[in-house]
Amino acid sequence: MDLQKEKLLDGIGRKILTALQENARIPFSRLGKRVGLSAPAVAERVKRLEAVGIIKGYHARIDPELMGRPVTAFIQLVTDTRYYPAVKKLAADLTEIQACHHISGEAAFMLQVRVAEVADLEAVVGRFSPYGQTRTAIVLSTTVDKREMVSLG
Amino acid sequence: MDLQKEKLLDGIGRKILTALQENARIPFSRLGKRVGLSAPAVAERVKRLEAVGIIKGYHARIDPELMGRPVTAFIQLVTDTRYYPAVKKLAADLTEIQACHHISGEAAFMLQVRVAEVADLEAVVGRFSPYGQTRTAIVLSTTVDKREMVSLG
DNA sequence: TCTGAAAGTTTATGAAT
DNA sequence: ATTCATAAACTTTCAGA
Repeated sequence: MDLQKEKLLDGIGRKILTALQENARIPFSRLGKRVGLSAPAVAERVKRLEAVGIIKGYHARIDPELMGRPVTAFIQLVTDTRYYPAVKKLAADLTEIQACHHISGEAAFMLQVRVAEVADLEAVVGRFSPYGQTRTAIVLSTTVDKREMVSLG
Repeated sequence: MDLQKEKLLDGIGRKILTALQENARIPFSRLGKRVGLSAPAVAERVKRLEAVGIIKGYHARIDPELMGRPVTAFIQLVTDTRYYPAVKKLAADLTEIQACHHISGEAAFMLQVRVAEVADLEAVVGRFSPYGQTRTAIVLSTTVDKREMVSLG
């Protein structure tokens, strides 16, 4: 399983991953030309990259602003160990929560939130404040967003 | 442009977006069956969703752990207005930086970082510390990650 | 991994709603 | 203006090598 992985991540494999991160819908025929392989060969490679779990999925990226969710914020939560399960469950259940990380440091959780208006943050914060102290930072602008790009140095 | 947008986001449009967020490589024929349209009709819809900018792209999701970048961290940077341009440029240039947000509150920037080892964080922090005071939180576990899913309530 | 053929998908066209 | 049905072009998949 690990030997396979090594073989898959040669120059061609990394080129394949780079191309599919840029455009998940590129036809195998064009992808093959780009990486120097025939279409069936590249299809086989991609299937194996999926099988070993390196490629976890293919997703359309939607503009959140056009979908009516323009506001992003981070909420940090200082809380006690006994509330961890409840916090995790709440984060999983709320559609406004984009990500929930358990982190080192004073705050136990870092939540990433997306809402329609700044005012909506109040309601989200209100759901977590019973478990501890919250600190909210509203995102004013995002200058870098490579989160779906894993760099393949 | 805005009237078009409204039409595109009817029940069928939202179903299309949901399906493409789950699986960007679903064939139009199957997508059509799922949303109750013929393959050419659904292809036409998708093309228009791309044209108005609602669909911004299609991307393969890669497992960062299997690619040798298992460590995520958040770095907050308390800094002065005059350093903003330099910080933004540095964040854009470093491959370790996944996201750079300008935020409200004491810290001006929230950086999301991905590295191979905890020790590598030191080097990244070192690049930003000339501009101000940093506060680093290492991600111990991620319990929710819906960042690429825009909820279409 | 490749070539070549079979199956399936996308795209273009013209008609129907 | 949008959708559908059909056909042509292309892509994927399955052989055999």
